[in-house]
Amino acid sequence: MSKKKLVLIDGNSIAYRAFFALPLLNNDKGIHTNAIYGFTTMLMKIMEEEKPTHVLVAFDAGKTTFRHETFTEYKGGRQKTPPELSEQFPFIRELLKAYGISHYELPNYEADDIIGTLSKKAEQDGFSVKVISGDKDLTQLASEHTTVMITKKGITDMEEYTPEHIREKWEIDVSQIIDMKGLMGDSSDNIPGVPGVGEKTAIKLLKQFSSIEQLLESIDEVSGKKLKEKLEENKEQAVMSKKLATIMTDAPVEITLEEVFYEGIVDEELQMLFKELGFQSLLEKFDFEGGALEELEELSFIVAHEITQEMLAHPSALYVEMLEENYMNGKIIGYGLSNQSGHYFIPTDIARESEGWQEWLRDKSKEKVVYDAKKSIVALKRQGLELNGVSFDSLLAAYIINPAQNHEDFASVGKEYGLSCVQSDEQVYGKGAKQAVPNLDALSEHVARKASMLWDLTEKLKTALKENHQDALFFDLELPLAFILGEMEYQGVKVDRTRLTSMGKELGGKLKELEEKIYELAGETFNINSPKQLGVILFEKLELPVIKKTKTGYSTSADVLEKLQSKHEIVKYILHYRQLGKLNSTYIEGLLKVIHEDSDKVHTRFNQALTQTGRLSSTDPNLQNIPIRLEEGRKIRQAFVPSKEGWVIFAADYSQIELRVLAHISGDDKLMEAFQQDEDVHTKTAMEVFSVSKDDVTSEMRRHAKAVNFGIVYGISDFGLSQSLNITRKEAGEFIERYLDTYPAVKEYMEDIVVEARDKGYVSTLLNRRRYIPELTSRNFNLRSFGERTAMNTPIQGSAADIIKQAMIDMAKRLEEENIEAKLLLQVHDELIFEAPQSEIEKLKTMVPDVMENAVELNVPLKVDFAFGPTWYDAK
DNA sequence: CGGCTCACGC
DNA sequence: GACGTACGTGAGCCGT
Repeated sequence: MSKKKLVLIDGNSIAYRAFFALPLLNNDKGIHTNAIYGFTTMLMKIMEEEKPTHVLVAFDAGKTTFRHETFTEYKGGRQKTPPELSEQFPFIRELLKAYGISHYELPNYEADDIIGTLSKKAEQDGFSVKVISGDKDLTQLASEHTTVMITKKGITDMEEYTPEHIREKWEIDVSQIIDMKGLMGDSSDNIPGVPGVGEKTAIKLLKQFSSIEQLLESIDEVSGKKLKEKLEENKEQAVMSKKLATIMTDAPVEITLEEVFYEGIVDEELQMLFKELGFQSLLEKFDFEGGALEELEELSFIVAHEITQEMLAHPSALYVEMLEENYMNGKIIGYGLSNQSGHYFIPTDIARESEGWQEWLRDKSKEKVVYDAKKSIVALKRQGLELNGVSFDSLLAAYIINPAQNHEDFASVGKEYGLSCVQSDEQVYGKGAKQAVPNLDALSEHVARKASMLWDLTEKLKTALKENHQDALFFDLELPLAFILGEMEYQGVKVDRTRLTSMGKELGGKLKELEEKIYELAGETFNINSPKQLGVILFEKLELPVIKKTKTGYSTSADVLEKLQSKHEIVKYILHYRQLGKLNSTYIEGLLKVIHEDSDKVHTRFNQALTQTGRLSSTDPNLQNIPIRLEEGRKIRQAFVPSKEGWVIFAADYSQIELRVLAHISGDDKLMEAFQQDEDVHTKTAMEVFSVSKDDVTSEMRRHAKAVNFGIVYGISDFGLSQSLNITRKEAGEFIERYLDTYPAVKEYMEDIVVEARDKGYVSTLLNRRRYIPELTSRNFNLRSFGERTAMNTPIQGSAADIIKQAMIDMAKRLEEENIEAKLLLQVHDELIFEAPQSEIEKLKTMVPDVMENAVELNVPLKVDFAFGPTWYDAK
């Protein structure tokens, strides 16, 4: 028999936690549901992860408990439970019932005491126990057989407290937690403790005296006059506080462990409850027996056996359906079509045989609205079919309206706009290894539904774009750009396979040598690629000092290793091994894997609807992170070559585009001056910040100034800056302050934009791209700070993204107008990479900077540098 | 298969 | 004083 496992949940604590962690959600009947929702997600996660045999949720029963006899003010000063939360408790009990989970409460005792009592009992009966709560007090129950999970942030993110973890974290024994609490007190429970003693002091005292009782006996040995006095004055209070903080393990609990056996979910009840509460996402997530999900409204559609003229109406909604996400390799499995004549599913073989269909696709005058224009066009082009007349892309429109939404799945996008007649792709096709095309009936219905919903969605999106004044951003920027990106992807980049292979061989040899050297110095062989094994070697066997720890062990990151270089010879070999290993696995082997056999080209896909700032991203392969900073890595670029004989690679990049954007939007005189006079902005910043003349700027000063500029551009915090410069956080904070004093209008911009963002809920870029920042109203300091940095940074990064996108569109136009053969291949955030016949280089040398520099007009000039050569490496 | 750590670019 | 700190993609490891 498998081991018995008991999960004990502190019901009140989790409900409170969920209530305050989530915004006040309402269902359609006006009932608040946030605590119920949070409780449910927590429960789902726990049940899935722990798969317990027994479960109990304990609740507090009423206001007074035995603890009030000891201390009448216990839990005094606590705010009343908000009615918005109270009203949710009956539903939580219903939820538990539907889940087949028992709950229990005991007059005069708290949930803690029930949990404490049952956990001890269960331990004796051979259970392993998990306790779930939001209250750290419960950690006192941790033992060899009991793990206590405390919610960290939100409600599903938990920290596991085992006795070992407690020793590591607080450097005290589990048994001393109550002493710690007795000394510190707890303001939320109104436990007084000893005034002036916090966590730090409590731990220090306990390390010396081990318990409150022993401490009070040997009170003369306490160092620090003040502290001693306080302790003496509050002797009784400390002892009482400890008593209050102690969880009972022998409360008169009447429920038995047999009774809390987990029965399993009652599907119907849970489904009904979710429906009543309006938990759409959970209804889907849940694999209800029989799959009897919410019934979709009926849709009559036709599976086309031939293509008729009537079907080819316009405008039409066209959904090009593929199974694989990578449309460079995947196949089209059918088309959904929806227009005034009806809704259709068109199987690929029917489409392939129809001249009329292909002609219709090609016809510019036949308007089509699609979901993911670029994907549709490229996928068809790979089949030799042309798609023209795309007048709307609901993927891009939805992204523009709210980039934070997940746009992977069409059904979920529809749902956001109140449309729900399509199942999620995962429901229809499954996922992972189990992914497959279903039978024709299911497939055709799914795809026809998509086309139908696409039509309705388009109307809604057009309205929303207009309301937001984002029509221009969509019609003049993103949609035209999609066509250009499609061309770039289809075109691909030629890769010199032999070159890569030989670099790989060379790397392999060097890696072998390094590996042997490392094993020799370590005195044993191990997996250098495993941070865990490497940590053991460095910090246990070789006893190097531990500089940083991660959640799971020692950190072995590059910045840590750099600090250890002087301590042991092995470190530099490991750093080098890492560097070469990365090159080999990601850039040599990884790249070789995605080269198309027939053409020797790689065809990256640019995701145009993903980043929160408006930048593009690149996958399969990612060509936006090819090494450049270190020479060894930079050589990878030698493998990227023009696709034709006599052609060259031409690369043009914006110089300091983000800082120029910042100068523009802040209107800061000094910063604008730097660019108007085309000065080195980092040196200029160093001059201003350190108040020295140009000749007195040291390389150290410039490096610091550069890091601050970098930090401003990427919206990093003082902590981030301190990390990158290896200085203290305080110093980093001072740097930022001095920077802002130097550029007062920048400071003003930073302050104003946060206020504006809080008022409006979002920030905007130059071309009216939006990013909503709900974090700004968070009560959590970190989240709020993150929101503030986002508010400052997004207009800068996002506007830069707007500008280069505009430049790409202008560039494509110029290339076509002037009949230039050169082709745009890649965009890497602030640079454009072309391939071109040698004969066109002279022309490009003036045209490309001209177009890029004039994509938009700012209060400061934009500046573009360029270079060209036989490989990407040489275009520097 | 998913989470974690690490490393590359801007 | 704690909190956990730019955005992406991808590789390998490791526990499930």
